[in-house]
Amino acid sequence: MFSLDRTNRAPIYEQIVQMIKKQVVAGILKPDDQVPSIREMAILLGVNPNTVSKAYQELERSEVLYTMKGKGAFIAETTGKTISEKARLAAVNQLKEAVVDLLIMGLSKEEIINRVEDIYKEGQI
Amino acid sequence: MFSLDRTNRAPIYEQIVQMIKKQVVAGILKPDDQVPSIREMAILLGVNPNTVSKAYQELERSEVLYTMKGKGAFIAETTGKTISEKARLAAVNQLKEAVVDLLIMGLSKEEIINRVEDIYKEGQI
Amino acid sequence: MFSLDRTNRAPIYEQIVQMIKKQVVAGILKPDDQVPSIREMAILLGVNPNTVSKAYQELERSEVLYTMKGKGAFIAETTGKTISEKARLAAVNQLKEAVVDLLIMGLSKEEIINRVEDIYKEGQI
Amino acid sequence: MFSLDRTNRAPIYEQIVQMIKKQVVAGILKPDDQVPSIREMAILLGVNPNTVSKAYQELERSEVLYTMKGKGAFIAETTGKTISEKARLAAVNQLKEAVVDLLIMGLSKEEIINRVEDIYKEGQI
DNA sequence: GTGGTCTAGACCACT
DNA sequence: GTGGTCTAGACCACG
Repeated sequence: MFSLDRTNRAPIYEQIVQMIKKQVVAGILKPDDQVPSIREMAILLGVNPNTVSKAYQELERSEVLYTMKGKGAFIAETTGKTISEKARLAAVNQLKEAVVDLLIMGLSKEEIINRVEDIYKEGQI
Repeated sequence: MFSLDRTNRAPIYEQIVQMIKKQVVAGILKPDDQVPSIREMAILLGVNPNTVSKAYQELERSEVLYTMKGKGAFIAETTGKTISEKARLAAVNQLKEAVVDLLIMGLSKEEIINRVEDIYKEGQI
Repeated sequence: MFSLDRTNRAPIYEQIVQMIKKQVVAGILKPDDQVPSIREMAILLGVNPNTVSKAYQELERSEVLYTMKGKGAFIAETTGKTISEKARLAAVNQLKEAVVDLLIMGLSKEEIINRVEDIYKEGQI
Repeated sequence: MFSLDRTNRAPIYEQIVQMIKKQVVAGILKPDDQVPSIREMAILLGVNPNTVSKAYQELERSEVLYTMKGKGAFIAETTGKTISEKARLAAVNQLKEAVVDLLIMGLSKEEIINRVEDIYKEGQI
């Protein structure tokens, strides 16, 4: 449930961010669920607490979780109403890059859309 | 047609890679078309030739370009048959990240698929 | 009338301090009015009595409240003559920070002053 | 021009953020001006480079500056058009806190507005 | 040279 | 116990 790919070039803290986001989308983590404390997660993943802290702060900025000092970190409501234009653009750009890469590899539009459907279904299990 | 976003966090050489790929997908650059030489491109973009060189090397590795010593660099056939499993996985993972981000921002599956269609259409103009 | 934002980064005891101050400025709480006891307030807000205690201590230090042993806590006269230079400077600094932030966001001097008027009016209702 | 108040309870990185913002508002730092590199600023202020880095990253998030890897950090255009609702609200709330504090200390609305004018004028010198 | 990430370990404030 | 800040020092990627 909590694991990292140390061979991945993506920064560890980004992997943690992504890991939590996936679990939220998959419904494994629901609003107001408590996530492991920074120290716990650091031990679970075998990384420095500072690294987990950075991930949690980024998640708080993107309003995926909220923290209460002295209490811990919790999943936020995913109303998704306060998305900044900047964040939306960043995500769409990443989508564009991935789609261009897959098109250039010879995948058809339909195959890519199927991939999207697959990712969506994973989240619905 | 050739432009960079210097404020973008993505490394410049990655932006060049992405720029060429987009033009291939859009059909602006076709197989065996010659791309500007490293020096020309460096002047066009106002960057260090080393940076362009790095981009072309990456494009060669992903078989988007081939170079002929003393001749220049040319667009490769996009057969798409020699895609390394590693590259494919990387692209699919990036797709997954983007989709997860958009889902968490409250977009529906349909909206995301529409985005993919849009990106595809852009390439067909 | 008594509510906290648990997701707010500001410490809860500071939020309590601010809450009381606002009600004094708004005239809801008048000199010699009794405020809820530490225990009552803790139950009202669903927080630890220690947290309320810390807030009341800070309010006593800034002479917004006075406590009578065995009686409870009461609103002090707001003569405003015994303001410590330190406290005044702190408030002016906070004002400066907020104004700088708003200016950098593109608000004009007039818009900021309008905001101040709004805050003042809220207190007069 | 660059100095900190180590007795201040505000985190050092926030003080750096505020310092830069003030200089932008005051027109001392103009769009595309380069700010001292992280290492330089760290030496100037006598703090750890990580602390400066954190400040610069926060400034980048609020679009006060932009960084170019390998080049340095530069003041961004202050178009102020992409302000997130969240950031605006945070600044207005800070304004409200400061105004309430000053009102409770006995300052009149006019005196507070005079303060705002003073802060504005400082920026225009 | 630049900024970005990570570790180890310290101290503080809040609950 | 919790998260937040700071330091010292390391290594990497970019230009």
